[in-house]
Amino acid sequence: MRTNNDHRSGCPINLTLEVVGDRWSLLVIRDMMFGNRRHFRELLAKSEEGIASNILADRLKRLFEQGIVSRADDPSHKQKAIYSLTEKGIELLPVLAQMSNWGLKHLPVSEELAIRARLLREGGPKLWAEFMHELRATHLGVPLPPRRRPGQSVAERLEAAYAAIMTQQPSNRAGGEQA
Amino acid sequence: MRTNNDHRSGCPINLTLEVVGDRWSLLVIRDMMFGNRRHFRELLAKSEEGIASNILADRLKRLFEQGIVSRADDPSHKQKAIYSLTEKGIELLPVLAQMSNWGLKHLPVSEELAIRARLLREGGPKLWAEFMHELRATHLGVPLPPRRRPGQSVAERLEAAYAAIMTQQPSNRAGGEQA
DNA sequence: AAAAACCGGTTGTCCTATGCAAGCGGTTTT
DNA sequence: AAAACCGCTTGCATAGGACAACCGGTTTTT
Repeated sequence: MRTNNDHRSGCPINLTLEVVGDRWSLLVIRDMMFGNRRHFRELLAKSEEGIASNILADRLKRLFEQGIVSRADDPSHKQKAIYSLTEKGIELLPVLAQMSNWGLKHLPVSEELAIRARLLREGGPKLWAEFMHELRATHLGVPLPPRRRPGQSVAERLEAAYAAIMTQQPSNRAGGEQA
Repeated sequence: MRTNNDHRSGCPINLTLEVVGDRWSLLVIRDMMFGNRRHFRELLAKSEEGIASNILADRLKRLFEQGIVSRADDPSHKQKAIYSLTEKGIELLPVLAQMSNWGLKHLPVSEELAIRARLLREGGPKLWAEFMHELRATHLGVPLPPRRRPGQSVAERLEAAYAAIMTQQPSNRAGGEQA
């Protein structure tokens, strides 16, 4: 059933849209990537957009079937499942980064969330690659490469930037900015 | 109504998904970009995936309202409308390019469509920028920059690559390839 | 030991979005 | 004068998403 060739077309963009071209899949992946949400309830409750539990369950199942996330039992809790990104999932980062860039420039992004988008934009593909290495460490258990890193990890820098703005007044919205 | 702030969240990725996060919008944009489809019937009939006319009409309306495409009367035909990409629309190219990359690597892309994806991948952001300049010329009427170009335009190269493979046997499908 | 909270989901219901085929009034081509 | 073409619209059936309530089991708190 799943291995059927019932695709609308063999175009790479279309095939990608058939997998993640809906309103929720990429948000789940975003939360796993940038928010390090690894449990069902975490993804459910801390979702900025308020995903419904049946939708989340369905998306996790589909992403699992597509080999984009993996699922493992949490040894510390018999009922807990740990969701991880696979290499295939990690490699969606450039797609998310470009969407983030475009949204930052053209849509009314809230200030507290814009800061991370700017960091990602300024860092460019080099920063993305560094972050992907970190994701391979946290999600795949791959040891980090030698890394002659100047300071914190990318994850820490993103977190710090977000925390910094959140100490100030919340919900300061801005329109799309010009590069 | 349309200017309401009724967004699920101010996250740039979410906002982008609210605009183009469905199964058709980006395909319409893709066809306008890479296929130079500018008329309704063209987008309808030459759609690789077979979009329905009501969906196409709805998407064009929404993309117009979002400022991603513009609409003009065709002087040669009273009933014809010419759809063009705006700057905002043209700047979706990097998003499409990354999706193309990801699909090429991880999904069963058909060989005849893979060739263009590879060209886009090999060219990288530099080629994307060049193509975006061409799009500004054809869609916005902006004259092309000086351009010290080595050979054909990007559009011509993409077209030539596609034509080359289409002279051979059709529907030769391949699985995802490794970078 | 009992109660409460938490675990990953499932079920049912309602509503919207999508898919499909047919058709519309008008314009242009044959 | 007929046929083809123009950008859509309409009606209908199905698929997907939103919402709330709930499930059996596990762990933590009292």
